[in-house]
Amino acid sequence: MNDLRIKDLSAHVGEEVTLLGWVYNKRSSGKIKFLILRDGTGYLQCVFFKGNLDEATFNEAGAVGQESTVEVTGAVKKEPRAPGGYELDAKGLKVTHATEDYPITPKEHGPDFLLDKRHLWVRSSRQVAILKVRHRIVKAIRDFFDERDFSLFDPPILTPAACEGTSTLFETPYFDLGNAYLTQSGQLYAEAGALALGKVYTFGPTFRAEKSKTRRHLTEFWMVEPEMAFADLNDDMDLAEEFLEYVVQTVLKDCAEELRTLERDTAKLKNVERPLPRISYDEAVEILKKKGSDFTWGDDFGGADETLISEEFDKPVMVHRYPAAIKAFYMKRDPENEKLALAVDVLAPEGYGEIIGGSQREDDYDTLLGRIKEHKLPVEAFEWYLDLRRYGSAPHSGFGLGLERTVSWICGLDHVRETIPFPRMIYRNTP
RNA sequence: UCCGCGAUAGCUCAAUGGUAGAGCAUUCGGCUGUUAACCGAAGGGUUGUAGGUUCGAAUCCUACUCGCGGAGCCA
Repeated sequence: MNDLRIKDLSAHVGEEVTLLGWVYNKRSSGKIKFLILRDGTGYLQCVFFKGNLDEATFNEAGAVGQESTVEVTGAVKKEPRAPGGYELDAKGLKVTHATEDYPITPKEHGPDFLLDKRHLWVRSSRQVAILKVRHRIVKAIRDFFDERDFSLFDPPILTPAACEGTSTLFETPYFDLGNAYLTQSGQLYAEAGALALGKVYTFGPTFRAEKSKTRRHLTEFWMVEPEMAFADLNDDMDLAEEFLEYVVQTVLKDCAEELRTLERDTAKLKNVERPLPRISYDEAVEILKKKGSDFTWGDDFGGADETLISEEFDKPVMVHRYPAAIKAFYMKRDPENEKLALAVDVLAPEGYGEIIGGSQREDDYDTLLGRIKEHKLPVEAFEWYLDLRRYGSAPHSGFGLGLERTVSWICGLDHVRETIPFPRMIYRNTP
């Protein structure tokens, strides 16, 4: 195996090297041919001069098709005219797999065509950049929690019933036990983890069978959900803002090249530093009214409302204390106003909408039992969850962050479908 | 489920009732520094499906299929 990669070439100027990769694009001009090689770590312009080569090699450099697999040998040169600043003065070319008629040409394509060819689309430079940013975000998320004594606590993906009782779930037969459902959230299980290990986080795929057809929705998406014992809503918000700052600043530091490829305006990301603004639901409603919206108190914010609110700030904004009626049954009520839930949503700037939803959880047994009954949920299915309030109950809080929405925001994309290798949407489950 | 928009060459699109076109891709030719290179030529079509109106339909009408955006729901 040849371990030399394009990203490391700056340390090999003047040396003759052999690189393995694929033909990304090529251009020719009479007695000189340019072949752009990609290997997953970068792009390298390989120059074939007719005078320096035997005729067969020169002709082959012109004939080789896009995405052919090749070995190129030549001397590394610093060259300001080349993309990336370095190029290869090619001496030899070995085509190990000749590709013809590669469907994704270096011109515009529509999203439907590209999604049909998603297994090939992931080779293009934009997609490579997005998926590298995704990887870095995932690592930053893990590092953040690992460094703060959170333990990874994996919840089940097959569950016996709806976690929150509202969403439509994917259903699958489960032996003699009736039906199982694909999880829509690991949170309830994370609460069990927090009361066992103190601080935990779940990180895995979740599923929603809602027929949502928007640029912010997938049916299968990844979510990270930290949960802390002995933490109230303020502690939860402290964690959320430190977390967002860490993730965004880490990506800015480590993914500058990728963000440049994506032409992301990073000025707006640099603002993501503590403290993040905290406003109450009431204050958010005031903002909407001031801007001429006919929003009525008690409703949940729609996508357009979220954009109006977030426009008031140059960084993510935390909106807390929502009407309890529009929030989940497990959220603790505000002791100062029983109509409000101790919930917080974080709205990303630039119209990216809700990226975090969290709350302090109801920790009183009788109150929680009452809520389950009010919501007409099957009490027996929640007996284990009620046990967490029977035995060693404690104030606890947490939140969930949607990975794809976060990647979409940080990369400045117009649709979450590009943030995951193989997106699952209401009318698409292939390739 | 509801509302709006769309489907024409491999891809992106033009052609508003009168001979179906361009750019890219492919093939061939030209060019010694290209940056989605450029210049010239060639091949490439049951206009999503089914029916209707008309002398004549890509174009007008009806139904269906598929896709896109949004609402609801949510991350």
